[in-house]
Amino acid sequence: MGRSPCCDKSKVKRGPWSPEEDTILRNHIQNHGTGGNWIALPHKAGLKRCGKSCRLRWLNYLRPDIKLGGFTEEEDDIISSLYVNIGSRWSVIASHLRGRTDNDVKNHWNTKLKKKLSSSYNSTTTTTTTTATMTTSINLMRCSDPTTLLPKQEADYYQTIPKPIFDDSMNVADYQQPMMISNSNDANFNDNVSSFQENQGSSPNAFLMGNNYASWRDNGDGMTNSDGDFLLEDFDFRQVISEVANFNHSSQWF
DNA sequence: AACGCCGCCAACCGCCTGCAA
DNA sequence: CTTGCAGGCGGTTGGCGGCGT
Repeated sequence: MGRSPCCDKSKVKRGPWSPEEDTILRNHIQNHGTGGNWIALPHKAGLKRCGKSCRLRWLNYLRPDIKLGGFTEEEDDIISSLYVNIGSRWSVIASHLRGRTDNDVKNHWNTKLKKKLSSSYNSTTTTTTTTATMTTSINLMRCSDPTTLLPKQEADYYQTIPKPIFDDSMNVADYQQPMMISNSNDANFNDNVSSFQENQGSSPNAFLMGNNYASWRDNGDGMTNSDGDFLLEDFDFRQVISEVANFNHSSQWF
């Protein structure tokens, strides 16, 4: 036996909302709140709509703090990084973007970001790029099929791999802040980077912390530390990517 | 101008979860 | 502990507008 529907679909209006309906819903919520009961709200407000439909309309469109307009490069970066790490948990991803809804983020991913990231993976021929593109490329390095973005199951698998952390003071790079700028003035950090170099023969500019993230800064001209000093003026990000990918699959670093 | 295709996005559907009775 | 309900969530759909032919 299936679940009973939340409302009688033959008695409620469906489809696009009219400006009048928007006004009624907005005024009712602003004057009375939701009352903690979306199912009863349309009746109280005088709307012939399903409670779920009212909730969706309010959350995704009428809420006063909704951010309209296109997504910024920074938002794209956050979305793609989070997607690779936690999968299609749109509400969680949206919670990291002020004024964006899960529906917004989901639509943006499905219509634009997915294609954008796939194309950036297929064109790794430049030697300098933006941080967003570099993050994307690293994420896609983990895919067995380059045309397919990381599914949640695989993302979950990578979450189970032990992750190296340089020291407590640097353990601030988590999925909420994926593009941490490295603290290269930290003595421990420099020691660890040196150790990393000696053990692996790799560039000090690529490393991981907390949740699988490479940490660096790219101002478009090269990589810098947190003070803006150049670490490497002419780096090849493809090398960085491969180092990070190798590093990511190891649990024997420090 | 008419038509078809395609991308975007608002809205719906149905499952899952949490909670109260 | 079980049951039923409402909210929350992610997947999917369908209408609309822009664009090319």
